[in-house]
Parts: sequence; structure tokens; C-alpha cells
Amino acid sequence: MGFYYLVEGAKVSRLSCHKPAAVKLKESFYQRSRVDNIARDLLGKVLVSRFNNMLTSGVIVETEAYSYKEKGCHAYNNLRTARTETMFDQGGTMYVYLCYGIHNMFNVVTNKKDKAEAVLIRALEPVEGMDVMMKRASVKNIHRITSGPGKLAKALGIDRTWDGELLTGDDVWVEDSGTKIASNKIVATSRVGIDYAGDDALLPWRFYLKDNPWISRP
DNA sequence: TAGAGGATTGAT
DNA sequence: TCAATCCTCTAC
Repeated sequence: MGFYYLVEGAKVSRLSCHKPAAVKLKESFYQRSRVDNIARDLLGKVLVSRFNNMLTSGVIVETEAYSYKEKGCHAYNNLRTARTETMFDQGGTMYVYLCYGIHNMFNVVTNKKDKAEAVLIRALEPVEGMDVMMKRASVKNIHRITSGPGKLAKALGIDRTWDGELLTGDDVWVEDSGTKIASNKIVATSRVGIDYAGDDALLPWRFYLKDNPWISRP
């Protein structure tokens, strides 16, 4: 495959991004107070799932940040419901909910307990378990198996049964491959599908890798 | 308890 | 452009 990231000025192949001794992200990564910074920092990290000895993973190439302080968030104004309760958990918890009655959305809860913030993972660049992901996603075009929040959750086998589980366990986690994404490769723009949020819909809290072919909306 | 709407997707 | 599909939340 001929796709490369620009990492600190040097070209590094996408496969080699994942080869160095990867380190599972710790609670301290997720429990920082700026959710927009965490959403940015998650770009280039590797989301991994391992169910029934089937390992699937992909480099995170698109994210969105959500906070209880703004109207785009389910937990806006500290709204506690059966669904949003997970967002009030400690950083490093999975928040998975159903959208449009069909799609599972995978989020990473951030900040301290009772500070409802989360990062929606919107797109991945597949790395491992391609065959498993294509089977789960039922798509033939490889570039489309993880190019959207509903699709990537399906490809990695994540559904609402994982809501409230920790990312520090051995089923679903995020790895730091040791590479750093150059800041000029990151684009910050407004989030998708939250017109109802008024001015908050304009917040530049959607982050993606510039010119990356795997993002949800090129 | 009923009704409206949704952090999307794929087919047409 | 539009339907699928059902959970979540709000109003009564």
C-alpha cells in the first residue's frame, strides 16, 4: 500500500506506525481537562479490539470533541439521563450509544468523574484484521469499512454492550505507537450533524488528518 | 404514554 | 435525496 503519514517531517509508512512497541494509553491521558486537546491528541493513535481472539485495529484519523458546556453534547448543562450517565464516568471509559436506531457510536469518555466530556471516534485507517472487519461491515470497498462512526464501530465489533466498560482492559483499548503527528497535518473544523446546537455548532472541535483518504467526509 | 427527532448510512 | 429503524427525551 502506498499511503504515508508525514510524521515530524519524515515519511513513515502506515504499517511501520504500528510496528514499534505500542503502549496502551493510561487513565492519565484521558483524564485531562481539555477535551478538544484530547481529541486532537488521539489522531495517530491506534484503536484496537480483540474479541474471541480476533484482533482488529486502525489508526484514528478523525475525531470530534463534546463537552457538557456546549449544546452539541448529549450531557449539555449536566443533563443526567440513563443514556448520558456513562459520560459522567471517569476518563478512559467507553461511551457507546445507538444513533438513528441503527448505528452504534463509539466515544471515549474524558476528564474526571462527573465532568461529562467525550471524544467521538469518526474514522480509522485500518491496520490489522482487515478480513474480519470487511466481513463484519459487509462492504466490498476497503476504503469505506471504517470511514464513519457507525461503520468503524461495526467493523471493530463494538456495540452498546460495551457502554461503560474501561479502555484500560484487554478487550478494547487505544495504543500510542510512539509517532507524533505534525501539527500542520491536523485540520480543525466544525462538527458534523449538530445544527441544532446553535453557535456551539461552529466550535472547531472536529479534527482530522489533512488529505487522508480514510476520513468520513473528504 | 405518545410523539418527535436524532453526533448516520447506503441505495436510488 | 430519502428511507431505514428504534432509542431517547420531552410534553402532557
